[in-house]
Amino acid sequence: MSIQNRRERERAERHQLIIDAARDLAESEGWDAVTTRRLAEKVEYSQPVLYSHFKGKDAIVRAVAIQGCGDLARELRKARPSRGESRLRAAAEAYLRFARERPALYDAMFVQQSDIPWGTDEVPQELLDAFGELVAAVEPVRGERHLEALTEVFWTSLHGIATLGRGGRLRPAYDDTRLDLLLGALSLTKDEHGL
Amino acid sequence: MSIQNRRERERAERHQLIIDAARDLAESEGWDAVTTRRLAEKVEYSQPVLYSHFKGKDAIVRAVAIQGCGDLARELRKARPSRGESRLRAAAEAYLRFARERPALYDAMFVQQSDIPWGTDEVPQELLDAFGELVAAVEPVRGERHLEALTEVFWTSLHGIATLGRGGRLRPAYDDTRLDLLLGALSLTKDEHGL
DNA sequence: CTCGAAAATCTAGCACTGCTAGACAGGCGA
DNA sequence: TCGCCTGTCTAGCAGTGCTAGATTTTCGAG
Repeated sequence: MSIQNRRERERAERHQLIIDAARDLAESEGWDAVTTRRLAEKVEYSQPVLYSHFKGKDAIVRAVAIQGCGDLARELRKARPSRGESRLRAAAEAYLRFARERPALYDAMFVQQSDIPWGTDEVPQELLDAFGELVAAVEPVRGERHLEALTEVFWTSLHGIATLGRGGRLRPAYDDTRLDLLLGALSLTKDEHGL
Repeated sequence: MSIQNRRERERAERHQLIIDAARDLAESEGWDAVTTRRLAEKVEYSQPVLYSHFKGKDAIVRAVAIQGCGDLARELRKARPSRGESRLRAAAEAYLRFARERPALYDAMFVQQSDIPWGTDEVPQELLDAFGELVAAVEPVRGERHLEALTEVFWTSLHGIATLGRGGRLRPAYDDTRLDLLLGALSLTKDEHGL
């Protein structure tokens, strides 16, 4: 029984080892460098071992993506506004920083379309956590507006800035102005406040 | 001289034939189906012919993307607001329709990072045209705000909705509300109008 | 301690990818 | 008609994700 447990524990450790290795490789050399051969070499096992843990390469990327959602949720949670800064702005800056500093991870999460069950079905808890943080940041400026839909607007805008910004499709000179405009637009003006 | 011209003309036609074939294949079966072999078969030439026109597969995708920008510009140009509809809304709906109906083309343009020189360098005219249409749509609600930066906010928001929406990362039930909220936020409230 | 079944792992290979060197063809001017 | 040059093709390379079958390791029964 105990040895059975040890087996399972070792197996779980190796499972995580593979995910970590894939993420490290992707973050240091890009997803193109994450081949099953290089990954196998990195974890010091042969390729078929990878397939005993994951159905295929896609499944590995998916696992990395889901854990990445957890990372993002943590970053957002610990992003508290400094004096005079709105919570919305603190969240926006934390989100954009995450996307900027961990582009490969961000890609796996939100750019590459891997059929993670985001739909009603069985959304990973990590993503719900991250979205929940965004909801909390939006809530103060909500007014009478639909909270979740408004959060989706916030999220999609940040996502658009993050993905178009990288690759130089946006003018870096406008980075600050652009974010100011977005936050200003999403925030209610005074007369709408009690509406 | 004339036969030289004919040669060049035939070559240009074949150039376009390759681009069209790549786009058609991508739009009907996805970019994964666009292999150099299948593409060569479709244009009824051998693979090396492709490489005499384009430096590599990436260059072909890039050509498709640039022409796609032209298509988008045209769609936006002919999107005129119906009675009582704002120009901003007409543009937003046209943009989202384009992204929804031609996902593969949209991917080549704005999702896959292909080092198209968007940066100051030598941005393709087609993209400038498309952006110009967005600028024109934003102008009426500009107020005192920075026009180009505001247009970038508009664009990034639409892009975020388009890319996250596909793949089911957003709740389809909120589609209308979400767009309403975005347009409402970007539009000026009355008291800001003359500011 | 030894054996044999079962579990775990590896080797070697498939079909595919983007890409290219070298063989081959056709039309052109001399 | 010849030789050249441009254009095209055949065949192949190194790499990909993935897997069948051989091989090793593990571990309890005798």
